[in-house]
Amino acid sequence: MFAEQRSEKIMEYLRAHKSAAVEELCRETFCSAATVRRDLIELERMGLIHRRRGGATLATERSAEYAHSFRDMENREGKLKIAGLLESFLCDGLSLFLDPSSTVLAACPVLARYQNLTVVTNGLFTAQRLTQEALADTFVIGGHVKPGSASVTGELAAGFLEGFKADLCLISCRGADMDGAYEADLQQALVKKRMMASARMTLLLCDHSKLGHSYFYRVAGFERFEALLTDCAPSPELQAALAAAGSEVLYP
Amino acid sequence: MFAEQRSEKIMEYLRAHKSAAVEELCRETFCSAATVRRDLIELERMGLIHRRRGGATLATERSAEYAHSFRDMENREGKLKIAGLLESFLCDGLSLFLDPSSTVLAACPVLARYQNLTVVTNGLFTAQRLTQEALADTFVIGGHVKPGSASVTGELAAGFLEGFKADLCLISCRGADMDGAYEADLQQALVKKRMMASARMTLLLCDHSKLGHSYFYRVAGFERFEALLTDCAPSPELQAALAAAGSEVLYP
DNA sequence: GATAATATCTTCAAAATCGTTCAAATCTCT
DNA sequence: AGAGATTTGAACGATTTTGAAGATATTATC
Repeated sequence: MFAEQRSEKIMEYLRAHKSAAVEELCRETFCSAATVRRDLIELERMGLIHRRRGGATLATERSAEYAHSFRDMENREGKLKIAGLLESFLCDGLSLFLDPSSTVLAACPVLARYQNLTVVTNGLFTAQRLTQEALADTFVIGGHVKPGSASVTGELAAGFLEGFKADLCLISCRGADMDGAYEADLQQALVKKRMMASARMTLLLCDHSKLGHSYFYRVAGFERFEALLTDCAPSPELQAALAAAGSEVLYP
Repeated sequence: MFAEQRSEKIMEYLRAHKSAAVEELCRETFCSAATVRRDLIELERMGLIHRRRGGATLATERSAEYAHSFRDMENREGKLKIAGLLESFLCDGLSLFLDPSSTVLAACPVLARYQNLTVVTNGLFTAQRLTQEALADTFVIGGHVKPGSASVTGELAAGFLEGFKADLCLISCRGADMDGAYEADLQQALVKKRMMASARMTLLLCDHSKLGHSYFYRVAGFERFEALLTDCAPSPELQAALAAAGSEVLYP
């Protein structure tokens, strides 16, 4: 067996198992620990693996870190469908406000198809995702970080937005009924309202599980939204309310 | 099975059961209680679990991503040693500025031992870590996110700091020689300088690999630092320079 | 509040792993 | 086929990790 084949075999094994002990790899490749270690040193130099005492682990691709926040997402399928609906509103050079919701986070990958986008967001995950993948020139809103939510909220955050003006604002909400969109957290709502006020156009991204539920604070009525993007057809009453407010409804 | 795989097995078990006794984990991993405990200590330092008497419980889901950046960190051992040196400077109720460096990020777990801390940071990872584990009341600095670094920098960020005043500022640097601490990125340096200017006291956290190297922009001379915290004894020349500037040097 | 029971921490010797060196085996090129 | 280069496996000292035992700390019980 050539050295190259052996390295490939090691990589194959690692890709399948994520990590492997030196001893395991000896059995797998029918050669000595010294040889396996030399191969591992090479592979590490190439940046394909990380060597640890006792064995090695597959090097983490950048995007793998975000796999987690995606994998654990509620109704990911629905959110990806919603993301697909966004395309008709996007073009090169746009400036965007993005809220910190997972629905909007799931929409980030579609931004890759456009050039020279500028984004302002109060979502820490969203900011990281955008910059790590170089999807857009990104600004994060300063202010108080709401514990456990990775989002920046409150008066200070709303104030920070004063300097900015965007073409398009993408927000989700905690719930929506015939009278508009709701949030449970006032601080969060404050930022969203300010985003909407400073944006030329706002889209509401909202999967079906949110529809028909109202919460403590109403962020805005439908007349403030250009369109509602959702993953399956809303009830006829809701569609009527949206039509009355002059908003489009889009679903796959 | 080597250390990494064993830790992964423990995490798998914890993800399935939410919590586990040491004894359970011994059976699961075929090794002694001492080894399991050592692994648990390590996992706790990475922020993945909380240790309880008798075993451990899973920490918040999202911190798994933080752990990734922790695991692959350069010279993690050194950074943890530096974190240990911090204790003599901390107390309840403190307000802190934290920079976005991995060295400072590694120091976050020690904050868990204090109450009512307030933190202002321009590191997105740092902000997430602090809020996920409820280590401190956290504010994130608003401004431009430097691509690939998960840190907020530039004029806007420096300006945002104007409203804040902190008791203690923890910063790292790209390099340090006898004349002080350096950064390669001007935007980054700008924020650090502003942090230092608004803090009553500043500590420089810097592992040995940084010492003896200078970069494009000098952030500050040693007279501006209360102390240098590092992981092994600096060269005699550097120690002399620090002494001349009236700064302490701490190492394990 | 004192005592017993249990878990954790500390220390240390044994075991395992790693890097290095060197001779044997294999490959390459003439 | 044979000289030189490269790769491999074994041996050895250095380093790290492990498990056991005793000391210490924490919780439970009375």
